[in-house]
Amino acid sequence: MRPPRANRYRSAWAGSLDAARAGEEVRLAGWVNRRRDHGGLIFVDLRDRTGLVQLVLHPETAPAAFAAAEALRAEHVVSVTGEVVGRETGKENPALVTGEIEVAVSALELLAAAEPPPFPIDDSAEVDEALRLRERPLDLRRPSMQESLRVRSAVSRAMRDALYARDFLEIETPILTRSTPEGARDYLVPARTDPGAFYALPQSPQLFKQLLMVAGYERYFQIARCFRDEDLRADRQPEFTQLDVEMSFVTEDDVIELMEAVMAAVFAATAFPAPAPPWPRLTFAEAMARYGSDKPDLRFGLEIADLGAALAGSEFKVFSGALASDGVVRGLNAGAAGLPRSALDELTELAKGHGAKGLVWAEVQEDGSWRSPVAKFLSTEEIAGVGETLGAGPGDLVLIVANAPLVAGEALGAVRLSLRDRLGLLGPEPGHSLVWVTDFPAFAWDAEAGRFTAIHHPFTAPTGDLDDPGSCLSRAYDLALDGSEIGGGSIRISTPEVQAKVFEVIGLGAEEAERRFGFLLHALRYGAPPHGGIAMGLDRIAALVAGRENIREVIAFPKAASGADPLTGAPAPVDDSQLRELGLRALAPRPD
RNA sequence: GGGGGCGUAGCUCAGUUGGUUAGAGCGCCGGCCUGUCACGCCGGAGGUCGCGGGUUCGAGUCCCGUCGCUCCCGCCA
Repeated sequence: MRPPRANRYRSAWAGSLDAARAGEEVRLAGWVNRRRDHGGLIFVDLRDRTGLVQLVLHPETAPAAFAAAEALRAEHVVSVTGEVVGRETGKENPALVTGEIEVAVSALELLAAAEPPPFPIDDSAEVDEALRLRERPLDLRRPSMQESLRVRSAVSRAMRDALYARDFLEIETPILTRSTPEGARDYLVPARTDPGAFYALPQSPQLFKQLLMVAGYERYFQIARCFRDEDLRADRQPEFTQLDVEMSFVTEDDVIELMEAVMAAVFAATAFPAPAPPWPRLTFAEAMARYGSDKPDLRFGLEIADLGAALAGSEFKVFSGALASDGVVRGLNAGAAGLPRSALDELTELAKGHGAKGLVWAEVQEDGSWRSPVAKFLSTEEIAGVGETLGAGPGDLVLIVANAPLVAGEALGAVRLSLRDRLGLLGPEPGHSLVWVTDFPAFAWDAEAGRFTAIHHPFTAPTGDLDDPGSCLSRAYDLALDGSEIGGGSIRISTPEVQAKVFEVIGLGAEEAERRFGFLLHALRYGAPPHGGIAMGLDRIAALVAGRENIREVIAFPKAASGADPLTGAPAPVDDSQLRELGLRALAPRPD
């Protein structure tokens, strides 16, 4: 790292010093990481953004600096002048990048004292997260957080560089915009200039980027903040960041290939050992059938197989009933699991939690027969057929679900992931998997609402007959990394007729569609190019690349799981005068 | 909205079957120390056992409620 231009306090970075600079006089500035006072000799580890260097203070050569150093405490801020000196043989510290040298201090200025920090500014303890978030400025001093935010910065830089190199324009879109309630709950901002009316914070720049395509910009991107007022998770914050991309005159392949190049650049920049593109593509139907997930983890096998053929004539009502009513019987071979009965019960509960009526288990015996609660209902041929389909031999555990295709898929998908963790199927060096999932269904029937809803969003181009919405697919694609969805996009609808028809399919009357999305329909009438794009979850990508368990670890100032910000205390009440100005009144006192 | 886990010193934790004055390491304060780098040695301070109620002769420990943090389901076009 190059030293910065000299300033009043510092001429060199602590972490940049090495034996080549021995004899040089430098000025350093930073925090006291640790002080070791030997009475007649004081060592101070000075920390700045780049690392640590040991300062040494001698009472004879620099009595004033020595006296000042006696009063130093952890996290005091100092500026020092001194000479870089090579350490004598045997006095080096191989654990320190700068361990070949130290700085013999001639002058020391205390820039700021510090109270003792409430937790150690290192990575030695797993400190309670509530405290960490309340004391975030101190938490962010810790090496692991510095590393996290460096990784995040490297991710967004690699994205920007890759897209600028391909003639993309970075364009900002509004944060104060219009509510389009169709997806998540909106965050609303009352409008002072129009009492009773509200702005909404964007759930994504979706419509604006489409309008930019209509406007002829052809290649747009933005690292955009998005807002969704829904409950949090380890991988969900109420405000989050996505790499938002849109292109004109493209097909699915163009967007996918572009994003493979961008993500490969991200992985290269962060030394993340991802496989090189192109990455495999599965249709949604395939992904659900083989892995029971629309974001499959391909780092391990345990594929799900269809047992319909092997069980076609079965007398067992659970199987025959499912097969007779457009359902499926699917199963997987958990291998020589040796799972205790309690684990099987837990897996059964897991499957039930995902809609299955139960989970059939069977252990294949030496002679090929099954030890299973359902063995007596199945013929020898059926048992043999299932074994053959699943490649299950003696000692293997077979797990089977019979239900509607999506339910059976999701239940077995959950069982598959649970087995991954229970059986340690990833191994010590699991590597990484990336996979595109394509050809999603376009619409899902919402029984409660009595209408179809768009599975991706209502601007996604459908394929098939819109008069039979349930059969339509969409030109959408998601990217999954190690079983996490990290991005998704689609080719969009670019004609007003199709867009209007899709609004109709999802039960949006022409009048309401005009009121909410009139500006889009209107723009589409003036010559919209075929266009499509994608949005990549920057927080999730940064967390996965940095090896962090949750996205709060790669966000400088995240919200807690309650949605509150422990640092600032937001959300917080406001003065009545502020409410009056906005034409608002609280319906009830805040319940405390 | 629902379910699980956690909450003891500034931090990380231990605390047996409900039983004497609630402990350890680190940190903090004072003293000593000229080659340490998690410096060392000696001494000291520091507790609303999250909060409220209950059971009991007696509660950190058992019960009920509640708050906070967290994970999951719902939700997230």
